[in-house]
Amino acid sequence: MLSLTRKTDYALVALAYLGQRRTVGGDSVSAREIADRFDMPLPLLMNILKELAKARIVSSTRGAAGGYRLAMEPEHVTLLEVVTATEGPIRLAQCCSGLPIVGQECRVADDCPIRGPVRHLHDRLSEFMGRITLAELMQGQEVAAGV
Amino acid sequence: MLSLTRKTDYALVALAYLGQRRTVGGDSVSAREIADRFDMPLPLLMNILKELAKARIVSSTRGAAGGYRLAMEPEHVTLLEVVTATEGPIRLAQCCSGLPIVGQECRVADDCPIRGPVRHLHDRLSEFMGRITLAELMQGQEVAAGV
DNA sequence: TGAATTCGTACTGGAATGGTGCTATTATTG
DNA sequence: CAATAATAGCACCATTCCAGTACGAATTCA
Repeated sequence: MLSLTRKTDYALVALAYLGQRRTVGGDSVSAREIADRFDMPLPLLMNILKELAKARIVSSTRGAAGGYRLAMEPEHVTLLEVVTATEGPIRLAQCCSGLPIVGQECRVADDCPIRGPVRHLHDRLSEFMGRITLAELMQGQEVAAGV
Repeated sequence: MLSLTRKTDYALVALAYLGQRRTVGGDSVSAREIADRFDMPLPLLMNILKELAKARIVSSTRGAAGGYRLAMEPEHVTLLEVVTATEGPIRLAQCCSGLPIVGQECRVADDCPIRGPVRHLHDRLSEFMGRITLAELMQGQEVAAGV
């Protein structure tokens, strides 16, 4: 349906909170605190934060008083990275990703009259999302123009 | 997963074919012909064309020698219209559509720190897709810049 | 030791997607 | 008029994906 998943929504909210609470070097914030603050289901948020940690967007410390913090300055976290971490690589259509197609091949395949343009569209969209930063999302400022 | 559905893929291919075969005033092209030409599942394509007809993107004539043709010049068919017809209204996040939210409300709701920016993002995306035309997709030319 | 936390992995219910089937209606053709 | 070819409008099914849950292990601090 061309939408972001709720996981990405939660991820963005959590990241915005982390960025606001303290920047890169600061204290850790526990998943529980974030979940309480925004009324998110805790186990789900934990899964999401794990994925963000795997993608090196946040860094984590275990144990009591542990938690998460941004691994980068908000200016360097892009929407593309976040979406990729929570939803996997984006692909406007199956044929867009350079990666091997796992499921069934596109039936239209090499005869496809719109493959080129759709790929181009996909590239523009990726590039656009790669230019949106967490800092912009946090500040509520106008996002950069141009896809 | 931020992707177009396969229905939209098929729709675009079919529309490009219709536009190429003959423009607005011309003969009808049957669903069967398109399905054969691109090796698509016929019943599915028929459903898709029905939806496109409901959205007034194509017009149809019944009966033998009937079929579909573009209801508008390719320059006036936008990607947004096609996607909306096949997938329903786009919404980057639930809170983006002005429409009433059907399922469960967003739990973050009015406390959401990123709602504003995400809505703005959504608007930009819609506007962008509203500027991509079928003519551009057919010609394989560079799509218009700017989201 | 115990409490609080992340890590890894696996599972589940519900919704959406991809695809099919059937019947009615409309139009052309012989 | 009858047969055929096509769309229209349903209703339906299977599989996949999403959202959320569960649980045990590892880690850190008090």
